[in-house]
Amino acid sequence: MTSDLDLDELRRNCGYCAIHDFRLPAGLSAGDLQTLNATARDMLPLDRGQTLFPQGRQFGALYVVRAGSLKTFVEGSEGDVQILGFHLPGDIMGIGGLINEHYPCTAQALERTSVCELRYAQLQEVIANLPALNHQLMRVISGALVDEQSHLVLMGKQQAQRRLAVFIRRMSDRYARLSRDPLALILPMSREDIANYLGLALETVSRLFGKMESAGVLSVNRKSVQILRRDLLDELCGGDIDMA
Amino acid sequence: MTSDLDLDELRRNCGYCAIHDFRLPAGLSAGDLQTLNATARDMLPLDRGQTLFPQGRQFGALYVVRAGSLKTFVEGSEGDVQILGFHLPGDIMGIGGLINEHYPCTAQALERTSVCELRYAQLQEVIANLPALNHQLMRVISGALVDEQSHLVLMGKQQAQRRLAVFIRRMSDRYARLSRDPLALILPMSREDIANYLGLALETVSRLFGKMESAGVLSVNRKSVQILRRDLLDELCGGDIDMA
DNA sequence: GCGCGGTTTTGACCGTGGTCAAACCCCGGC
DNA sequence: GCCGGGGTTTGACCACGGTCAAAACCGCGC
Repeated sequence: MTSDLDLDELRRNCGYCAIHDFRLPAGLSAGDLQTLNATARDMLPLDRGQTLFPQGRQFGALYVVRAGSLKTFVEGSEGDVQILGFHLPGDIMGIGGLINEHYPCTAQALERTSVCELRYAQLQEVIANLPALNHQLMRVISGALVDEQSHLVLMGKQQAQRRLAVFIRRMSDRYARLSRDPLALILPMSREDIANYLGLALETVSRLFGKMESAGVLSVNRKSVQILRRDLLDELCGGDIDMA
Repeated sequence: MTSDLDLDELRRNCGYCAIHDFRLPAGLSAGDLQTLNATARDMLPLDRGQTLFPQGRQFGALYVVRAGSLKTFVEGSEGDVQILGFHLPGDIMGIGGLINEHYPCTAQALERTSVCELRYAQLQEVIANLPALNHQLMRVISGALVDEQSHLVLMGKQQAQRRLAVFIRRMSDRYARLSRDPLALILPMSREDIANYLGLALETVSRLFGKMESAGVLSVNRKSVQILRRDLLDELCGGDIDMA
């Protein structure tokens, strides 16, 4: 029923995205994939700065990043912003909206970005007949939770330098999983975004980049970050527990 | 089939716990409840300091707090600890273990505590036949994620005083949901735990309690915290976005 | 090429909250 | 009752990183 060609086709759509980057242990059949794919819908690409969904909007769908990147953040009543995370291809977004029917944060593109949409109503129907997919979705959500917790540990009492070092190492690891060069990062977010995400001032981030550069760990040029000495970087990260 | 008496019985077991404190919108029938209840298993009560599950142990079950309280924390290789959360009756624990088959954190009782256990293998079977329960479980996990995010916002760039104020307000809200007096808190955790959880030094927490007491907001005596002026407390919390 | 705006870097200063240390208090055990 | 010890409070000092300000850099449009 499913030829090699069909599978190839699947590999280029969101169904495959989801499978691949949900970090699923290959629990789904080709047929499952097709069913999942039928519920996925491509969307118009977003330009830099455009929002995928704003904080407070009625929940309706999950999204999977196909290309590009986004940030999610919450905005306080006093206009203060806290960035919650950065999202690369394969990441799933919008899970927080499940709990009370509204997205708890805004998702905004950091560059030209395309995503595909999984209408939740449809997804529910599909899931009801596919226990494997159901379990995998659960795992993905659990993974998101654990990622948040890792970040929390970082924000707890870690030194500024360690925060940045861990941030870079995690980005490197994520790039590796995407088959990008893990030693030549092109960071899509601004210094201000990084600083906010890490709970630091942007000047501090800038200074630390400088410091790590003169220490020979990195070579930094605006958005481009080369990791020259992974061993030293690991040292700066210290006994960081990475739960993911 | 299900008399009033039976329902009363259910109200005293974990099935009801879960329903009630999962913040579910009454999507489950009495029959569903009974099925769920059949998978739940009471455990021996834990004494203060005993661990429910240690970081790294093979994942096998979710747990619902029935009475008492616990903390969850991760331990770094250098012996450093970060507390992730405090868990009161009705809270579900162990979700993080789904992603990679191991609990990512330790859960330890803060006082004499009883929980009940939902073996995940059994739960999965039950879920497969109960879409409503499945959806609710998803919502619970989503809620846990959003709670983590709220905490992240707090740890981001908020002043020490605001952190403590928000912490107390959240505890008050949780007590209210448990039908406890929301203005007379008995906190089961130590100052050190609070400080660690909030990313502060325990001396700072102690000082802030003192400060809020002389400001007439609270009356503090060891583990007992009375909220005297909820309006002032709210003021200290500022434009805190509570996503839950 | 030139000039403008946004981002990043660098510098000087300062404040919040951390660290170290001692006193204190409460509760339990003997 | 008395003593002992963990948890908590209070005090003095200090450092990390934040804030304010200005300069430098870079990309982009005209």
